[in-house]
Amino acid sequence: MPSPRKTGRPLSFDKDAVLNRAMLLFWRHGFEATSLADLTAAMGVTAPSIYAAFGDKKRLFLKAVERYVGGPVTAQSLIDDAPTAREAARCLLEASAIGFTGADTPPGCLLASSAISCSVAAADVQAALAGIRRTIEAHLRERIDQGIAAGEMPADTDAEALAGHVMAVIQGLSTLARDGATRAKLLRVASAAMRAWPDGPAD
Amino acid sequence: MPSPRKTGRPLSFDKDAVLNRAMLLFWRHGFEATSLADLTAAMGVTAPSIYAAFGDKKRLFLKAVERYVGGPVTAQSLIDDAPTAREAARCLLEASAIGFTGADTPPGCLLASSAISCSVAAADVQAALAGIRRTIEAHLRERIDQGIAAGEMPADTDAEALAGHVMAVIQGLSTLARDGATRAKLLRVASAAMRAWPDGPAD
DNA sequence: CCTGTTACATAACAATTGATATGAAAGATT
DNA sequence: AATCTTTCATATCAATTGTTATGTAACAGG
Repeated sequence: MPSPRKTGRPLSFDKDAVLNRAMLLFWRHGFEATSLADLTAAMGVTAPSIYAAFGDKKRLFLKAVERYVGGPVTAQSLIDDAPTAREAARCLLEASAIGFTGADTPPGCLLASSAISCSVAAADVQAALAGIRRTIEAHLRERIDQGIAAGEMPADTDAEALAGHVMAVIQGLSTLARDGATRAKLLRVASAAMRAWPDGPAD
Repeated sequence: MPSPRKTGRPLSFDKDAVLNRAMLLFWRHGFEATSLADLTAAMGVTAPSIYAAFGDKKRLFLKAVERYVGGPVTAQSLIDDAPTAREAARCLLEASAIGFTGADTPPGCLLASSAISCSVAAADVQAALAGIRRTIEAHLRERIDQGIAAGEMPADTDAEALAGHVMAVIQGLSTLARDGATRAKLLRVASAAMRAWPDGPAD
């Protein structure tokens, strides 16, 4: 960004705070089910201001997604900072169980629920989320491959299936949370899923 | 039903075949993203005929769901017919992996993808699907409890977490299929998930 | 051949969808 | 204070949403 602001009428709202409210709405109701009327009501900003500040609805959604995945602790950082591939998977699952049952956030995962099924007009945003999911899965898979190479797990371990399993459970945790499951249950499910890991029990 | 038909102009379309096309549309695009215009085009039936034959859009969707879950082999029957709880879980996962990657059906699961996120106006159909999911999970959980009582698994087995894990993986398999995963991969993921089961390896 | 009943196609309904045109207002710079 | 740039609020746009009124057509029973 060249300069924060120079001339003209200043923005009357906090752009980040407003984007955060939009994210919460998309998180709860998904991309297509969230209307501009819903957004203007929740954001406290009129439609023309939204379009001036964020572009059209798709761009606003994608920026909300960026905000969602771009927090201080990301899936990538969790994977990278874990001492072993197994710990990476465990942290990922635990963080999901906790993040999907926040007290002041919608249940479930924005990436897993906001654009699962949509019209052909929104196929591109669906594909964008699918790309993020695949990127996380590929990253985890690489971490597993490293673990195999490091001797953490048997050489014949199916890294792709293992990464896919973790991703599948995360998606499923999102739906369970959305269906009303408690954080305690999600943590137990995550723990049960970790029993699928090669070498030893859950904890 | 008292009688199949008595008087008046007969239906010009096969009700079951038309409902099947509606189901496929809902399966692929979900409840809210499937418009009446989409339905009339795919079903080859005008809107008034749809309303006369099936009621409004919600009732049509719920009948499509009935058709989806009411096939010859249901989740319930898979669970009941399995010799052990472990086999019930394995069959459920395998059938999901296969059913979510059919050549002439949309990828994923209708129950898992067609009403994950929706507007408040469709909260009831969302709740209806959640109820079906919970029913399946409860049924599996009971089967696991029976297995524990029969000595198939350790007495301290967490049946709820185990059932939740299977359900979570099924939901996740749906998303993986939707994101383009092949049947072979889904089967390997299902196999990996079964390693979480108490007692012994996958197969 | 009537008559009653049902389903048909056409057209239209109010409401909502995402997205703008328009002119007034607010601040910085000169 | 005059000017410039940007944002504001109001109103509105065409298009689509789910749904239905209306008149005609098709079949069964008398």
